[in-house]
Amino acid sequence: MSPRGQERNEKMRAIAKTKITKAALEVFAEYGYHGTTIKQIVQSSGVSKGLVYHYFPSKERIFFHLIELALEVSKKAWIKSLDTPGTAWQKIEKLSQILFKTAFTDENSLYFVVMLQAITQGKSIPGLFEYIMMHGAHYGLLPPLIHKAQKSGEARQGDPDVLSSTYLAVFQGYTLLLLHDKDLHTKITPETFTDVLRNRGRNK
Amino acid sequence: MSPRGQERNEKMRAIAKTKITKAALEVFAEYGYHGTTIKQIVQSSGVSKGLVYHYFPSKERIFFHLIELALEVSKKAWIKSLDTPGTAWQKIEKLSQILFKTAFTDENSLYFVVMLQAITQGKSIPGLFEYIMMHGAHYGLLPPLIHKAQKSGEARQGDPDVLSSTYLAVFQGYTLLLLHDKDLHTKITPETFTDVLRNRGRNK
DNA sequence: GTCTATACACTGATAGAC
DNA sequence: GTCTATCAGTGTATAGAC
Repeated sequence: MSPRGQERNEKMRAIAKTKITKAALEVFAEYGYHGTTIKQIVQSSGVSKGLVYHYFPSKERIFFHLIELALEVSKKAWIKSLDTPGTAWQKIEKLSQILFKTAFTDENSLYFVVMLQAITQGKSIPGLFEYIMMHGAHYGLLPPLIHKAQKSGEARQGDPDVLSSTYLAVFQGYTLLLLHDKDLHTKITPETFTDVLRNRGRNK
Repeated sequence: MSPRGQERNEKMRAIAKTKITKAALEVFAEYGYHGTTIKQIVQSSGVSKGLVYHYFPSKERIFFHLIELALEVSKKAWIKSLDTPGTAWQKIEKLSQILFKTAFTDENSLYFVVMLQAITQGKSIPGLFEYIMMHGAHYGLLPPLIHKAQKSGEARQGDPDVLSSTYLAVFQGYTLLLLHDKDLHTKITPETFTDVLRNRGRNK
C-alpha cells in the first residue's frame, strides 16, 4: 500500500526538515525575524520554496520551532547543571561552565542568538512572549539556589532575585557582545559569570 | 521673497522633524528596524508620508539619525561622569549613577533600546556597524579607569578589558531585561553595576 | 497506477519611495 | 496618493519509489 518504504520515507522527511531548520537558524540569527525572508532560507538551505511550505505552514511557525528548540537547549543546560551532585554553590559553578560552553563555543550557540532576536523583536510576533514565559520557567530555579549558597557563605549577600537577574544580564549581555567580537570567548571563562555571585568579602 | 518669516519657518521645520524623530524612536525601539514600517511612523507621528520623505531620504536614514542621537546621549553620559572631579573609582560610581538614570528612568531610555536593536539587526543595515564603532569610541575610556582604581585597591583584580566588557554586559543585559519587565528599575540601583567592578576582598 | 517529496510560476497584499 | 518591487503564501505539476 505504501508506495515507498515507510522507513526510508521518514528518513527523507527528517533530512529535509533538518536542512530547512539549520538554514533558518543561521539566517534568523543574523537578520532577525522581520529581516529574514523565506527566499533567504530557501537559498541558504538549497531546497525549494514549495518544500519549505510543505514542512512548515508559515514563516512564523518556522521561527516558533527554532525558539522551541532554543528553549530545549537552554533548559537541558540548566537541568544538567542542577542535577550535578554537590552543594548549591557547586551547582552554580557547573551552570556557568555549561552555559559558557553551550552558548559560546558550541554548535548550539546560534540558538542563544535567536533567543536574543526573539526578546528584542518578540512584540511584533503574537504569542511569542507568552510562549517564552511559559517554557522558560527553568530560569526561576536560580534564586533559591543563590539563597542556599548565601547561607553557606559562598554566594554574596543581596536579594537573590536581583542577583539572579544580574547573572542572567551578564550572560545575555555577553551573548550580545559576542555578535560583533567573534573571539570574545577566548578572553572570558565560566568564572566571569560565577564571579558575579561569589562572596569575595571577609565574612566567609 | 520669503512668504513666511524665516524664523517661523525654521521653527516649523524643527517641530515637524522632532515629531517624526520622536515617533520613529518609539516605533523602532518596539519593533526593530525591519519590523517597523514607514506607515507606522507616519501614523504614530501624525504627519503625512510625504512630509516624512521631505525630511528624511529613506527609512534607513531615519534609523541612522536615531543611532546618531543615541550615541550622543550615551557619549554625553560617559563624558559627564569622567569629568567629575575625584578619584577613578568615584568616576566609575558616577558613571553607574548616570547610566542608570539615563537608561532606566529617563525620557532618553528608548535610545538605549534602539541601540540594542542596532546591535542585533545591524548586519542587515550596510555601514551601521562601522558607524557605531567609529562614534562609540567613548567605551574605550573605561579600561584605563579600572586600571587606576585597581591600583588604589577599590576595583577588583583582573584584566581591565574583560572587566570593562563585563560591566557593559551587565548594563546591556539589564536593558534587555527591561524590555519585558517595566518596573525592573525599582528593583536595582546604580550599585548593581558598580558592584561588578568593586573590590570586596580583604586585601584593601 | 498510486502516493509523496519536491519544484516553481503565480497571486494578492503591502512595503518603501517619491 | 501613486508607483513599483518584493514579500509571504499557494496551486499545480512532476519525478520517482513501490
